Amino acid sequence: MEYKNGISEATMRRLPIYVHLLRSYDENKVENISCSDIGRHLNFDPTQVRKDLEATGIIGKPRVGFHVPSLILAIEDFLGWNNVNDAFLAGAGNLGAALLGYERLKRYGVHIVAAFDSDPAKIGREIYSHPVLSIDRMTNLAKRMHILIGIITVPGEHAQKTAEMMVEGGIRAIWNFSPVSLSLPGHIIVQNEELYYSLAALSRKLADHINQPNLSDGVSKDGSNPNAADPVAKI
Amino acid sequence: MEYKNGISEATMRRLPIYVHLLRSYDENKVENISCSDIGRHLNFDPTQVRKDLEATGIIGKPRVGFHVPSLILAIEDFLGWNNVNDAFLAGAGNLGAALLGYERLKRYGVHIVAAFDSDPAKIGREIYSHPVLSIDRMTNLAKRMHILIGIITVPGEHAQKTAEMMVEGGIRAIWNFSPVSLSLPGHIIVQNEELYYSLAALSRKLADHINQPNLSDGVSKDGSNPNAADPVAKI
DNA sequence: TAGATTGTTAATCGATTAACAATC
DNA sequence: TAGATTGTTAATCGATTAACAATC
Repeated sequence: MEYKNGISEATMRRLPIYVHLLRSYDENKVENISCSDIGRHLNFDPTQVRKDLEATGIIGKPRVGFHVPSLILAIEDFLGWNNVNDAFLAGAGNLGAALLGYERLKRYGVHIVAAFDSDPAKIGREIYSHPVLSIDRMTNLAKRMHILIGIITVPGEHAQKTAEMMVEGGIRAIWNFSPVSLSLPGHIIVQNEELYYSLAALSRKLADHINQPNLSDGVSKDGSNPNAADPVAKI
Repeated sequence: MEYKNGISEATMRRLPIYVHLLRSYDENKVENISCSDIGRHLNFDPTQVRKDLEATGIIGKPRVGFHVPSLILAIEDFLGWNNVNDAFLAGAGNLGAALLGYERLKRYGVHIVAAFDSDPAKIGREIYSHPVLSIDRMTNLAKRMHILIGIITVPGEHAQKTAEMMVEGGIRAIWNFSPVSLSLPGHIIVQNEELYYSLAALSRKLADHINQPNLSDGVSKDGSNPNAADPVAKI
């Protein structure tokens, strides 16, 4: 079985974006779509779109474009979203609960079967119909159930230990929401969800925007900072 | 005031990673660090690190490297993290509460001053010492307090409306956690937090890994899928 | 001084974009 | 058929890497 190689990271980042767009076309009963259409909507070069789609192996029809449902399926298959994987979530705090409530995760190939916590007040409860079990049972259950994906939403100080328990239970891929970087064996796949980095990008863009407003939104160009104004207003 | 241009997106993504690493050096009282050290720890090319740091304008000492605290400060300044900005958060659900609990956000330039919700049961309460106010008051308060950053953690169906209220209140940058893409005036900065995309990447890597295990972890190469095994095990 | 590390210029590599022939 | 859109090859662009001189 020959496997795809040489697919760029950039392409991998764009493919999910196409799926997102295509689903909304599909919902509106659009049958076919051209690369130019996709490019126009996303502000991408149409040739780039074509190159990206080529990676999935799908072939389109000249003059017609791509059949929307087939295209969605082709990308999803390529991305491996159609093999839904069972996952364990460790840490049933606010963030954990938020993830447990996201029904859609299943559409992206992940089905959370249970949550784990060390807080006796939480153990035995259900959160959005997911059972919350004692963290002590996680390793054994992961082994027994052949769970491959672990989601870490515990506080930073417990993240490393939690990750090690997951690995011991046979988990192969970890989605890490804690702000610490995990030291794990090389064959474990780790996806760090660095909320901070993305926030960092936002505040940087804003700072730039304020300091250099070459836009027509009426902000003065002389360096006076509207940001600093009126600290008096109270809630 | 000349402003930095021509800084690549790639550099912008790496700078926060340097800060993260440098802080741990700083905590361990390391005084100076070289680009090679940084590169070794992060598996980056040392020349690339040097190029990235160059963007911030800092200059190092040959033979010695960079003074760690100064370097942290230089990057933070460049990224605009040191102008802490006040922010409003809309949607005090699980995810919103999780963000309200992240004390560290302030270290990345964002200080949440209030949360807003439409649920009367939540209004008037406090979450991690942040007041929860009626969503109806958001636009006016944003105007009065000159808030520039809005964080959206409301359900998808309310996201667009919420964003519009923010913009009306003078908010210039929106950190969007809802899974819908917002239609807003061009001068508004939007940072979409696409949890799904990153999850997508994880499950894709896992699928690849399982289908093509050219690693020494004992998984058979003939296509038999360990994933499918033992659906019998029960919690 | 000798040598490590910076700063900077040049070479390489890869991704994006452009051009165009093939096809329905 | 005519023309839009695919598929594919070539040109451009930009980022990464390598080389090396400057400096403490």
